[in-house]
Formats: sequence, C-alpha cells, structure tokens
Amino acid sequence: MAIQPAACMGRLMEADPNPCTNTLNAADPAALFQLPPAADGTLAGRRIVVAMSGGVDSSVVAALAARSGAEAIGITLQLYDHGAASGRKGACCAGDDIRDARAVADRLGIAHYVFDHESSFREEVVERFAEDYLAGRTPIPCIRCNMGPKFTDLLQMARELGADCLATGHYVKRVPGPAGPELHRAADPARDQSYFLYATTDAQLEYLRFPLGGLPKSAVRELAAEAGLRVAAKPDSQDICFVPDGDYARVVKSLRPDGAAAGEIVHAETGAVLGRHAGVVHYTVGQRRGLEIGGQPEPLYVTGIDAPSRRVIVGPRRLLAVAAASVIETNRIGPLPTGPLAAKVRSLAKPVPVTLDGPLGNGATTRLRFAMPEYGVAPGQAAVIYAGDRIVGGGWIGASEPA
RNA sequence: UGGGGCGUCGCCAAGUGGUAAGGCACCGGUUUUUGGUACCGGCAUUCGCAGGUUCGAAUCCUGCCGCCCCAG
Repeated sequence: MAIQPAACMGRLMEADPNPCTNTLNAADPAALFQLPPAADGTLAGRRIVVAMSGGVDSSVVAALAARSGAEAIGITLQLYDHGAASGRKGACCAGDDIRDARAVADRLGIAHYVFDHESSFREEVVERFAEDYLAGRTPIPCIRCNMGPKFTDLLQMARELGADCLATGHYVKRVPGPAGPELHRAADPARDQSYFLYATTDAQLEYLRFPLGGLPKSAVRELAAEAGLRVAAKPDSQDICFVPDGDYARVVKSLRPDGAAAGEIVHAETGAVLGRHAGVVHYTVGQRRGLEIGGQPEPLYVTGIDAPSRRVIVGPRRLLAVAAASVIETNRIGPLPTGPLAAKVRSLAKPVPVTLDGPLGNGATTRLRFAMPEYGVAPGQAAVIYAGDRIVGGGWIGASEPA
C-alpha cells in the first residue's frame, strides 16, 4: 500500500482522539471496521462487503477494507439508466460510475459485483418521488434510497455472501453504546450525512460500518490519491442522482403529466389570486424564487400547497413560522435519551431545540414542538432528532402548526 | 373632448432644474449528497411620444397619444 501508516495515524488521531469511537485509524483495521481482529491484529478471516457507488468515498472504503486483511467484496447497484448519467459529473450508481467502481475494485484486487436494481429503484425511489411532488410534498429520494436499495437490498446481499458487515462511504459514525450501536454525526460537520440516515434501523446499524465518519473529506481524497485510485479527484455527487441536469420538475412531469397542470397562486391571508403557475411540482413550502410575482413590498414565500385544487399558497416570511409539526412513520435508533433533544428539518441547518409529544419509532406518528418558531418546514422533508451528536431517529414531516 | 389627475426598468415606486433611490421579480455566483433557504453580485445613458426654453430637464413650456376619476 502506498499509504504510510504513521502519517495517517497522526492525522486520524487528531480527527478523533477518542479511541472508543469510530476512529479511522489506518493502522488499526479492527477499530476502523469495528470487527474482532485476528491474532495478528488484522481482519484476516473476516469478509467485508463494501457498497461501492463509483465515487471517491466508497472507493476509499474499499481500499481500506482491501488492506485490512479481510476479504473485501465490492457491490455496486445499477440504479438507473446508463444513458442519462453517462459522462455526467456528480452522478452515482450508473454508467461511468459503475465503470469507475469496477476499475477501483480491479486495482485493489478485490471481487466486484454489479446488480441491476433499476426496476426496484424506479418503484421505491423514483415513482415515490414523483408521487410526493404531485401530492404537494417535497420528497428526499436519497433517504428512500438509503432505506431501500442500500440498507435493505444491498444489506441482504451482503448477508447472503456471508459477510461480517456492510461498509459504506457515508460520513456518519457508528459508536458502540451501552444499549447497542449508536449513530452519531460525522467528525466533519460540513460533511455530516446523518440527516439522510435517520431511518436506519437498529438491526441494520448492527451490521453496518461507516469507516469515514471520523475523517474530513480532504483526508479521504488524500487517501484516494495515495492509493492511486482513479476517482481521487472525481467531483462530489450532488443534486439528485437520477435527475441528469438538475431539472427535477421535468423528470416528475415526464413520469406524471398531471404534474404540469396549471393553477392559481393565491395569497395566504387575502385569498387574492396573485398569479398562475405551470404545475404544483415546481414548488415547495418555504420556496421564494420562481413565483414571478413582482410589485410586492417584501418577498413572498410558498406557505402551502393544496394539491387537489392545484393552488400554491403564498405569503410573507412571517407566515412561514411554525410552532410544531406532525412527524409520521418515525424510526428510532437506540433508546430515547432523557436529555434535551434537537431537530433538523432540512439537511443544511443547525439542529434546533425541540420537545417530542408522543412516541418515537416503530412507525409511530409523533408531534415535534419547536422551542423557537422554525421556518421552512416542508411536508415530505425529514425531521431528524438529535441528542447532542447522536441521531436518535426521525420521520417524515406531515402537517405543521403556524406559530 | 366640461373639470381634475396620471403616465419613471417586467411590477410597485422615489425623484419638481443639475445630470435616474429603493423594494419585488428576474439573471449569475457562493453555500449544499434532496427540494428550498440564506448570502454576494448584476439588472433604465434613460424617465409615454414630438418639439421648445436652459450651460444643463424625468423635473419648466407647447402639441400629440394613452389611462383614471368626477360631472354629464
């Protein structure tokens, strides 16, 4: 291996000084993958399946697994059409990305399998994505993808292959706790992906490993470069993977032509018709741009979407203030702590103090009360509950109560 | 066609002789593994049109065009 263990150790220890947490210590594969080591300290005799998307992160995980002493096996799910993603930067799990994953696996000398998951991905992720938009909600396909293809299907395959764990390139930490493994935010707050992983079940978390949770992205890229991986400088994935040009509305409308049905834009307080729109799928609660309504003293935001009447409800920012929201189909990871809770209702935001009215987990509906009015709470988005750095669970945002 | 008012960027609008504020919208960028938000930047050589006065006019004068209100 081209990576110098000593050099890595210094950086990694700095990133996470607590040896009991998910430290990425290149010299200690047992700690990295949280598996019992063999007598020589390696993971000889173990089998690790790595979920390889074709990006830098999962490629580095594969590299780490490959040199841990364990038998590493890469699996890539082909999730959507080659053509749409071919040559596009920032995609994953299709076309060029699958070739990248294969090339990385070849270079590492590990087995690599590609499974065609297009039909299930289309049903579980893409169709639901379109349905949500037509219903006036704002979906997060990445979470659906994690729930289904990645943490259910792929995990099942890994088990069938007799693997000891399934490792992914997510930036999140798995931390052994008194009541079982806990899910914690990544060390690098700018990269933390915990918001997208709230639906991870206890059973899944038991089997999953996230070796990158303690690392800054820059270190991951260095590791990739040192390992000579072709994807070392590959752009980060962004936007929605199955939307080639960022125009998600076009994708939704091509799937569901009804989404292009025009309707009125009405003022939330006066009921005045301020304009018209070319489809409810273009809007999300909290959205400001795209209304094309001028002549206002202050910006207008979407405060609600009435799908049956195709009305987009708008109003000034103060009407966006929300005191509480219902959260449906909740999941809980580990026991509910007694300390204060915080929640994120969008991926980019600091968690804000909340209290929970009702049970969390097992699909129950609960009610989230914000200590301070929260803005931009959109139905269909995820509300993710935190206790400090630990992710306690979350669910989908349903109805909200104005502040 | 008697009286009054008004016509400044897509919209709202300040400016009444000194060489076009601001807001909204829109566009671009930054941020970002969802959508969105936020932040930064851009955005009228020109003030309904045509003449005139003036060193100088969106601002004064004349005519024309258009719109609104009142009275008929």
